[in-house]
Amino acid sequence: MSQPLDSDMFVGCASGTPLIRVGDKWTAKIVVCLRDGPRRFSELQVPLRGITAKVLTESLRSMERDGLLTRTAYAEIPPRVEYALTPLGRSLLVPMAVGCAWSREHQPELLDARRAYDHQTPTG
Amino acid sequence: MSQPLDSDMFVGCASGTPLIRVGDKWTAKIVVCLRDGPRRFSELQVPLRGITAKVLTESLRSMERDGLLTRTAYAEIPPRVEYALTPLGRSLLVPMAVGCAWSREHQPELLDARRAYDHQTPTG
DNA sequence: CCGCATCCTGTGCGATACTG
DNA sequence: CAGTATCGCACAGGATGCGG
Repeated sequence: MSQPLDSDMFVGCASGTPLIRVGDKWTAKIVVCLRDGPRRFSELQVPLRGITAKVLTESLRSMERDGLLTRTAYAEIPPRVEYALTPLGRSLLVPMAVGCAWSREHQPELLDARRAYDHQTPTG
Repeated sequence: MSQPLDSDMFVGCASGTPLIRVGDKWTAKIVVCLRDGPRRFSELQVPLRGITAKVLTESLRSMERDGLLTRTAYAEIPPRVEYALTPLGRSLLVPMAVGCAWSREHQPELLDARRAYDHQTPTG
């Protein structure tokens, strides 16, 4: 172990663009919201507490562009738009579940470490 | 399927604070760099192309605070500081590997979708 | 109901210069 | 070598108002 680190080790790495943009604030949650079937714009705003229409629109457009979901607009009065996961978007649930499992399992440990670190009396 | 979405569904969710801060630009890469053993500050700067001392310091401090790594300073001339993963930090490699696997497997699909989306002639 | 336009703010990140 | 201090930008995302 402990060979010198390769200066190119992250050059082509997929996380150059950070993990395909699942690391942002909303993408993962939107995937979860669509897990059980198509949802309307205003339906998504409910669990995504406090998200503004602008930001939700941006997130949905970006995910549509990446093939994670489809957007279907119905020419009705009042208008209705539905968003649904594609198979690609649905496949994201797998790595997300693993991440959540890690989080559930280790969060107490992490919080303890954080408390211990913050309680070091600086001039002890 | 398609029960109404619960407005509280993300309230206690671990990703309220975004997945314990692995979604940022550097944390995951630092974990990878430390996988094979302790590393010095300047060693880490090599593969982390272009990271400034300030940002690397901030990242390492934050990870130390969260119990992901340990910092050991040796009172020598010239100074030497080594960073090493804790078991908690090492455990992050598992979900990270799953995420990378997803990325490797689906990135072409995602890129195709993106190209298709971008090539829609707006005024067809 | 859906979503775009405009404006504004917080902050992650980078550049540069300096210290023990 | 391993940081700290200061400055500044870019960009995600929030507030508000208007349009189809």
